[in-house]
Amino acid sequence: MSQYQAVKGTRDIFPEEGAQWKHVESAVHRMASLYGFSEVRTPVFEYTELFQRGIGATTDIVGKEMFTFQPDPAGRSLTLRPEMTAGVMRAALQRNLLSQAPVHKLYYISELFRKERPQAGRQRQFTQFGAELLGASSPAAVAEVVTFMMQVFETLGLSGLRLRINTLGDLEDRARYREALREYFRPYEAELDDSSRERLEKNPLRILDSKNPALREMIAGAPRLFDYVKAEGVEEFERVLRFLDDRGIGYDVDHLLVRGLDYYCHTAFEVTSEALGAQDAIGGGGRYDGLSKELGGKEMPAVGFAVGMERLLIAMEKQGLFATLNPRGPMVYVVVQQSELADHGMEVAFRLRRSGISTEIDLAGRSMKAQMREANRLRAAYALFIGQSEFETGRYGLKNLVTSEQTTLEIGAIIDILRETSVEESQRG
RNA sequence: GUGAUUGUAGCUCAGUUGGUUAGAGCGCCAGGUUGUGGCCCUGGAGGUCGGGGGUUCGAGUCCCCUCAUUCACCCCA
Repeated sequence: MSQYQAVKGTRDIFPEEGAQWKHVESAVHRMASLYGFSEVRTPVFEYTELFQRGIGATTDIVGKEMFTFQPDPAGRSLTLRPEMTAGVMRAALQRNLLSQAPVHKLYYISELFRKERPQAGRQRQFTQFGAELLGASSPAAVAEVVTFMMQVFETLGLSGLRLRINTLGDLEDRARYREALREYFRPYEAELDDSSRERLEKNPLRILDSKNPALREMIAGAPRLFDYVKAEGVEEFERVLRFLDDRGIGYDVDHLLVRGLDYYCHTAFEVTSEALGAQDAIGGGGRYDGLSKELGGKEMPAVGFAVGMERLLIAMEKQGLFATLNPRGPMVYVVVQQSELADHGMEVAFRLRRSGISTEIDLAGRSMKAQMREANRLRAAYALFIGQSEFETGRYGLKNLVTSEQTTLEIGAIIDILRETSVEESQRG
């Protein structure tokens, strides 16, 4: 083992797995363009206050999971982004996007950083793809975002998903509900676990999604957030549900679903996969109408979601969705008989490549047998032989490595054959 | 941050109550075929047994410390 290894919670992706990433990423890009979302890229780090403001100072992310550093002792504190929404919102406000057009639909595939203890489906550097719809958060806007997300899962062939959805009401609703919850739980204070007791003051809503079975009964008897949401909020929520019904998207209304980030309001949702372990949330999101103002901007309705790429990949692997993902080898492998012919081999290889034919050639001066083994390992479709006589006559041996048939042809004819095969292969997908 | 788990070859793993030069399969390299892959046969390279300390005549095996891994809690994607 080498002296150095990847930092805790980070990992390397080698070509085999890289093909899986590419497959998923291209599905995301394709779906984004179908739904009219454009890609946005923001810096990997931001001023620390942005996250403290945006995500909320009492959240776990800000409280204990951020990679924060200060490059200049006299300068400002910086933080590796632990999520994307705050940064995207900052960028939108900085550019004054909404003065250019009232609605913007953005998406991203980006790396994030959280200083948590790694476990299955959780790393310190991880990747999310997500969308932020800025300037609207109507039921139609919510449905647009949820549908986009669910359709990505669908095209990838993922099954065993569960979409849970809830409404958190507006700030006022939640303030009233928070008080009601405190009143409800206070008599039980002694029976609560440590973290729940702490939340009682800070953020009692989070007691609701505690996994502690001992609290289950107590939580079941708690007042419902839904009952504190104003009539218009309820009506909007019902319209969201109707939109989903119309699209044939199944969901469960879960009155206990409370998202961990402070900026969510009204509709919130989460998707879990039965193919995952304890960390089974594969995606989540909701409305965050208040975030813009929190960051010093104007009122701006907004709704978005984020999906964990690593978790998505794990779930897909578990369900065998990569089984058919065979990497295609080069069209042709140029084999030279002896090292004196290597230069000529390179010349032929470059000519083939210029003609649009994927070509490989030995760069290590290995024996012919080794070259052939390599061609086979790479799954090259053809081998092109260059020996002394071929060099002299300009007619090369072309061997089909699947059928083992071999012919002798001039380079022009070879290019024609290989090009035709390339076209057929790309049409097959 | 807490708990548990596991560290032996590139990978997956054997290694008996501590006892010779630490093994297998796969992979890799070479030869069998001095101009031709896959299958087969033969050979080869590759290991500070995670690291440090201790017990012992002797430690991959026992003890302590440490680092790392994995899973779970918390929370999230």
